[in-house]
Amino acid sequence: MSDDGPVSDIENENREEQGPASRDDSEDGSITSIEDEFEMERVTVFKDETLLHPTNLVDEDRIYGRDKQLNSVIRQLKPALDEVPPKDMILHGPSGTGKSLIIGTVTNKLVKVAERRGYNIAVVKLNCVDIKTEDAAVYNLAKKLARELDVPFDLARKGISTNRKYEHLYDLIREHLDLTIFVLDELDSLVGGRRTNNESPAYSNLLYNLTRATDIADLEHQVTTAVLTNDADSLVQGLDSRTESSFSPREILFDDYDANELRKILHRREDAFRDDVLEDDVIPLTAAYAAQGEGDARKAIDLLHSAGEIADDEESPIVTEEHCREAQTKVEVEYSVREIRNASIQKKTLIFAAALCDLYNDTDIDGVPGQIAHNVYEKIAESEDMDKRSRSRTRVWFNEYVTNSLFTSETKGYGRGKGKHTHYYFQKDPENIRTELVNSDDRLEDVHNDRELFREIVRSEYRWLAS
DNA sequence: ACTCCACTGGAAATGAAGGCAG
DNA sequence: CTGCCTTCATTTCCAGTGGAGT
Repeated sequence: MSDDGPVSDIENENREEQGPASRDDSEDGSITSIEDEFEMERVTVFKDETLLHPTNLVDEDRIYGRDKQLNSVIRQLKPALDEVPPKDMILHGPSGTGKSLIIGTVTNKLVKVAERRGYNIAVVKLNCVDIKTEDAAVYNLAKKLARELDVPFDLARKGISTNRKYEHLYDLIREHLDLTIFVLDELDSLVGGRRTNNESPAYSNLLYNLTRATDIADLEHQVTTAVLTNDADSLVQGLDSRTESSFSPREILFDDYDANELRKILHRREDAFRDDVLEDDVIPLTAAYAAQGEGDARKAIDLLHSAGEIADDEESPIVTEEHCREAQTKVEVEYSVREIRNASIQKKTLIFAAALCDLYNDTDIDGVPGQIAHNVYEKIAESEDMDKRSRSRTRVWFNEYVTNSLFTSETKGYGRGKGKHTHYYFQKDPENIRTELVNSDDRLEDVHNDRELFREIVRSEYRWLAS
């Protein structure tokens, strides 16, 4: 790649050449007037930014490279229009390969066509990432369905058995609909609520109840499910035999995009930008960056979006390669801190403690032993006068983050008087994570300002274990 | 080879928040 | 109001483990 010099020269040139709104803060850095600022036309490289919004469903002609999958899904759902219940589906493949895009677009159209024929179909989509138990899943499905149907929803969240929540859900279907399609995104993360290891995961029960609704609740084949997952094999493995016999889905595989396909995908969203604001290399470069990862189209689009935003921030009239490079690092950081951002303060504190452990450790112990992280967590909680959770609780949190792949873990024995420890290894840059956490909460910022103290706390914990 | 200790991991218990029926 | 139900987050309890010391 070329060095920075010429690139920034070009940038400056362009800015002076076109810069219609070169702001009047030149003289002494003061802004002329706030009203003037508002009156001034907004400078942006975007024409229709919503095209780059990740959850926004786009027209079918913007879908690229998924013809096979698109046709399978259509073929699968088509019988619904002849009042023949469609079979269940499982769409699997890595994230950002178009699973929810395809199912979303196809079901949208299906509902429209069905409406014209006077046939009532509802689609209820549930992302299971933040849902912990079967009970919560049923509750949310019922709530979403009620909203979809525009009927009042008066089901209590607690104090009512899961069975009754199912009944409520089935009642809604029975009363209002000919067919309901449940789209269960990332279903494999719905494992919680297990009492013992012998019991099957929550999603197994959920699938059982949804697929057997016809028998259980006397519905007439009015329910079909579409499961979206990264890993179909492990999901199917978690099913108990009962569910396995009632849930026999048609599998549709979504594989990675290569750089070439990503480029085409991005070109189809090009009109999110004004004409001619994208430098020629921007799209190929963005596609290449995204292809280096997992061929994730969502990430590619995020990168392009972010490059545009950076250009706007700099009030640059065009999007340059340099903006792409900046976007690359920005999005990388963004992705690594995302699951932490809306964690509770308790969890944040624990992750923060773990990050401090990783960063301050000066022994040759690898990773972060859970017990040490917990001790540091307690110290932080004490110094900020916060509630503390027990070791067994923080262990559960650690394990959650292992399944989220923020950490990997490994246990090591330290022998007499030291016990065995589970070590957690950051899979994302702990420095970024610390920065994110420091900015997100005042209490953690306090701790950060007191870093000498906590550095010593971390070190003495490690030294004890290392000696 | 055996001992012993602190930690692990999983089950059971507890408690909070909420709801229902009589 | 009372008694009994639900879910869910959390704590308490305890057998199991791994490897340094003896």
